[in-house]
This record gives sequence, C-alpha cells and structure tokens, in this order.
Amino acid sequence: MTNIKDVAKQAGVSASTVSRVLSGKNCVNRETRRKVLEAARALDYSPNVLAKGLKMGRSNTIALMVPSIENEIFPTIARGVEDTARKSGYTVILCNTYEDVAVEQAYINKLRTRWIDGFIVASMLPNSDHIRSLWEDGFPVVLLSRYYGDPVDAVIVDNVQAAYDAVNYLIRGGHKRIALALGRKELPFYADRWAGYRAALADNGLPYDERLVLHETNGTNSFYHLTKELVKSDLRPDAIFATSDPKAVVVMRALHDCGLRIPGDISVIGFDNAYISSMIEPPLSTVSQPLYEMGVAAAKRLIRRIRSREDKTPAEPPSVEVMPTDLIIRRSTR
Amino acid sequence: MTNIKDVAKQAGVSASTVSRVLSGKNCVNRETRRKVLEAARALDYSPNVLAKGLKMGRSNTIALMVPSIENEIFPTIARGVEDTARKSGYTVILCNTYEDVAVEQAYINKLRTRWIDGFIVASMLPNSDHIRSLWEDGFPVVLLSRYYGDPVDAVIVDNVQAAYDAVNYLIRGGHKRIALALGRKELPFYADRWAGYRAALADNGLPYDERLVLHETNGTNSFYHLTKELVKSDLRPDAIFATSDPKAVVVMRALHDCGLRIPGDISVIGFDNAYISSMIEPPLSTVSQPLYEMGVAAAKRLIRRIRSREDKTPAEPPSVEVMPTDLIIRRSTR
DNA sequence: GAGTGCTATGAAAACGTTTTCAAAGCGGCT
DNA sequence: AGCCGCTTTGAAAACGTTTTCATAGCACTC
Repeated sequence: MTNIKDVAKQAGVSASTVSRVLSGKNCVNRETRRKVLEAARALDYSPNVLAKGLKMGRSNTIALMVPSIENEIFPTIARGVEDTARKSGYTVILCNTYEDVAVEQAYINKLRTRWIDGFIVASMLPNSDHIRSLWEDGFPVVLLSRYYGDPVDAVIVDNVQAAYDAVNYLIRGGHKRIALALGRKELPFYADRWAGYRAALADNGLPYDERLVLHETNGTNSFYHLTKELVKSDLRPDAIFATSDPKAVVVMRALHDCGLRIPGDISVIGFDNAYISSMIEPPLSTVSQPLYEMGVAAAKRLIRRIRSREDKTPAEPPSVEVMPTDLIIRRSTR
Repeated sequence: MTNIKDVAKQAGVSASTVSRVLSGKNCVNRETRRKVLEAARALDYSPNVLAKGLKMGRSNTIALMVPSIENEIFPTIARGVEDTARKSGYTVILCNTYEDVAVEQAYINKLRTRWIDGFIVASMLPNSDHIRSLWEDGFPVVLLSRYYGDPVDAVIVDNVQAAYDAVNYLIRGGHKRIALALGRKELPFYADRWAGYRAALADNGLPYDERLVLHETNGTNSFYHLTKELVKSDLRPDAIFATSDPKAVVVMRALHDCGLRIPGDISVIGFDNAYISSMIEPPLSTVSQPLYEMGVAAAKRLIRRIRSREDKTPAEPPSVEVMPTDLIIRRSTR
C-alpha cells in the first residue's frame, strides 16, 4: 500500500503539501499541485481512511438499525438510505437487531467506539432507553417510522390519517361492517392505524365493535384462523382493513378458503404497497408509504446533523418530517 | 472520549499494560489486571477502533455487494451474513450496486482504502473484471450465487440439478409439454436452470422446443404477455417452470386472466421459495435455496480467509461450496 | 555470589493522516 | 536598507492504539 510519504517523495515535496493538495486547500502553487496530482496518479495512491478517520475524529460511516432486513418495508428503505449516503461520501452499516435489546446494546457499544458518525434507527420500541441514551449523549440520530414524541429528529408518515383515509374510502363505497386486522399494538404505527380506523368509523356514524378487531397473536399467520372464525360468526364483515400487506394476503387466503369472493362478497384493503400486493389475485388495494423517499429523507437529515455538529454551527432543534401517503385502489375493493 | 492513557493513569500503570490486559495477553500480574479492568469499567472505556484498525492494518469490517437489497433473495442472504459476521466481531457494509460498473468501481476503490477486510460479492457479471482484480490483488473474496469458474472461493447451489429435479417432477406427474419462463441468460444461474430444463426433457425422451422458452425482455412483467401469447397459441403447454418465484407469480396472473385453472388446466412451478410463494393462491410449488445458510457459509468462508491471511498460515486453495436445494410441492402442481 | 532464565512492566516507535507553527522567499513600501 | 505582508512550503506534533525493546526484580542453579 502506497502512502502519502511515497507520493511526497515521488513529487519531491513534503507530506504536508501532498495532504494540502489532496484535501483541496488552496494555498498551494499551481505547478506544485500539478506535480503532486501526477505523482498520486502514477502511484495509484488513495488515502487510508482509518488514519484519516483517527485524525479527523470521524469515520464517514452511518449505521442503519432495522428489526430485520427481511421485513417487507426495510429493503426499500435501506436502498434509499444507502443511495443517499453513497452520494454524500458515507458508507452504511447494516444492523439487524431482531428487536433484541442485547443485540442493539452490542451494536451501540460497538458503534460508539467505531466513531460511527450517526444512526438511523427503525427498530425503536417504547422502552428502548439504550437508544434514547444515544441522542442524550449527543450522537446524531434520526428515528424512522417508529416515533414516540422524543426530542429527536424523525421521519414518519401520518398513520392515523392514512388509516382514516383507507377506512373512509371503504365506508364511502357502501361498506357498513369493517373489520380490522391489527398488528402488534405496542408498535406506534399499528396503534395509530387503529386510531385512524376508529376515527373514520366515528366520523361516519358507524359503531366501533371490539369484536371486529383481530389482534395478532403469534405472527402474521395468526390472522388465518382469526379471519376464518370471524367470517363464520354471525358478525360477518363486508370489508377488512389489514394493517399491513402480508396480513392482507393471509386474510385473503382465509377468505378464499371459506369460499368467499373478493371483492364480490367482501373487500380487503392493505397497508404498505409491498411488491407482492400488485402481483396477487386480485391485486390488492392498499395504502402506499414512500419508503424509498423516507430512507432518503432520513439519510439527508442525519448527514445534515453530522455536518452541523462538525462545523460547530448552532444545532437546529430536532423536528419531525411527515411524509405523504397514497391510497392505491386496485381490484380487492368494490 | 476516554482513551487508554486515562485508564492507565487511573490504574496507576502504563498504557502498554492496559493494552496488554485488554487484548488478553497473559504475561500480566493478576493484581495489575484487576486494577486495570476496574479502572476501565469505572471510566466506561472502550477502545477506539479506528486507531486499533490503523495500527493493526485491519478494520474488522466486511462488505456485502448485492445488485439490490430489494431483490427477493438478498434480504435473507444479508441476514445470514450479518448474523455470522456479528458473532465473529465483524461489521457488515451494505453495497447496492445496481449492477452498475461505475458504482461497483466506486465501492471497490472506496473500500480498498478503508482497509475493508474482505468482500462477499453477489453481483458478479461475466465481464466484471474490476471484481476479478480484487482477488487477483490478494483481497479475500467470496462469490455468492454467481460463479464463472474463477479461482476464487464461492458458495452456490447446483442450479442445473435443481432445475432438472423440478422439471423431472413435472414430467413424472404426466406433463408432456412444459414451458420455461427464463430470466436473463447472461446470469449463470438462469443459464444453468435452462440447461437443467433441457437435460430433464432429454433424459425423459421429450423434445426440446425453442418456442416453449419464454425469454425475459424487460423486467419480470414481460412474462405476462409472453405467457398469454403462448397459452393462446396452438402450443398450449400443460406446465410452466418459472426460473424465479416472482416470474411464477406473473405467469399465474396471466394464466388466471386467460381463464385457466391452476393446477387443473396447467401446472406452475417456481424457484427460490420466496416468502410470497406460500401466501398466494394457490400456494406455489417451488425449488428452495437455503438462502440464510448460504449467507452464513459465505461469511464463515470469508472470515476464515481473512484470519488465515493475517496469521500468515499457508493459504488453502480456493474452493466452491455447493449447497443443497429442496423441491417444495404445494398446490400449484398436480 | 555470579550467572541464568523467567515474569512483569514501561518507554518509545510505529501505523498514515491532518494541522499548527515557523520560516523562507519575494515584492513593494518608506 | 529595513520593514511589512503575502504566498508557499516543511518540520513536527497529534490522533489512540499495539508492539518491540529494554530493564528491573526475583528465584534458581552451580
């Protein structure tokens, strides 16, 4: 590996001068600059980032913490983050936490020492105090999708409104008895979608019936039996709002196995606009989150924070960015 | 940030001793060790990885290069890689290359200078000489899924055999005219699946008819029209083998829209056992690759290479690890 | 009692940068 | 001639580790 001294020797100057040229300082003679650049090219020199990072106190690296990259929404988010980071000269470290505090803790410790420049956290839980300590200790942090009102930057969607819109659409379409396939309630976005569901019912003068709310027990597949039971009861709904697309797919399978037609006998609407949702039969109506753009926004925000911290410019107060959702109507609703 | 000298002062010893204790050297007095550990704990010390990496000439970081993390198989692979790396003290950098040489090149250059310890490359193309130069230059590299016979470690499945098994199963089930929904031929695994398809036909005395081979034009959706056309021609097949599950889903949609019953009128079999495949109606028969395990195997192999390079132990010759596939029969085949 | 070997420790060099400080060179001014 | 200010450059310190080398202490052996 050639280092800065080799380049200096080749160009007949000192290491300081090479450093100055390569980091774009202007107080260097044109001719010298030319020689240095030529020498650097000739030796195929590229600076050692570890040494640079050590000296500068930063690594140009950010960490993306997700529950699991296999979950439907995170690959797209990760692409947004990574594309944006790359364009700004940052590298992304991927952390699957499985929502396990020990794993998160290990990453945080490890990453602290790495001089990781900042975190995008999409795996926050209400009681994740080890994550809270990150921004309390002054690390740049942006929360993604899961937000609990803390004084920290965040990128989210208005889940209440989005769910409201979906349910409202069903009601306007003439549906009277709308069931809800509800994910883990401790996750804020599911809680919000639940609230939006209730609000839409209330605003349209429909009763809220707890028996129409299917609570996830263990995993997405639990909705298979829950749906079957509900449909066979005397409470058969004319529509089901699923709080995520995979849930909607399971619901549709259950309905299909009960011999019900979608949307003839019952409408189904999902949430997330996962890739799968346009592929199944019938194509699923759903609420679309701008996942890629959310990743982009989070990365931009984080990088801005990191830079402003380095520049010692006065920090702006943290703020929350609410991204727009779209209601995408396909053929699973009438 | 507290550093090793602070700990040394606190413990009343020299920095060397602290370093020795913390990196587990044995030639240090019990009592001294105790004092050092106590001081380290008291000061909440953790070593600066950049400094360590600079000194040691390694970063404990590996890079995972994928075409796009959004592609069906990569999230699972990424989990396998990341879990394994974490357990061995390595951190994973995620690189979406979009199969764009410029992006790959940028990453390689960047990562070279980072003293990235090694690469897992799942985005290799036949002409990726910039990637070839990685192992030619002595970087530890493991290829994943795409392999062209180069002298380098690789983790793959036997795509010829797997496709053979799938097609053979269809033939044994009485299918006589089997179509193929074939992905980009320049990718080795698609070429191999094609070869396996031909071999199975040949071994069973069935003719190979080029008109039954649907070639992807632009994207997965191109199979929608290709399938429709084929089905309406006088060549209507009694089964379709799709070289990936998303292709199978598109094929099924086309068949459904033509009013054909699956598997009554026509059988469909896929490849990959993507999450989606068990959810759709009817659940898709498919070939399962052990994606998670492939990620694990690639990471283990890479880490072994890295370690043996550091130990200066004589390098083993590169080898190829072939993982087993399973034929998973669901309800899309009769 | 001197030599030997072993353990435990510290000082200092090294890893490859960036940046501070000092100084050299030079033109222009009094 | 002396001084000032500007541009350009190099020497050296610093970032936080690990590791080499040297040495001190101590128990044995002859």
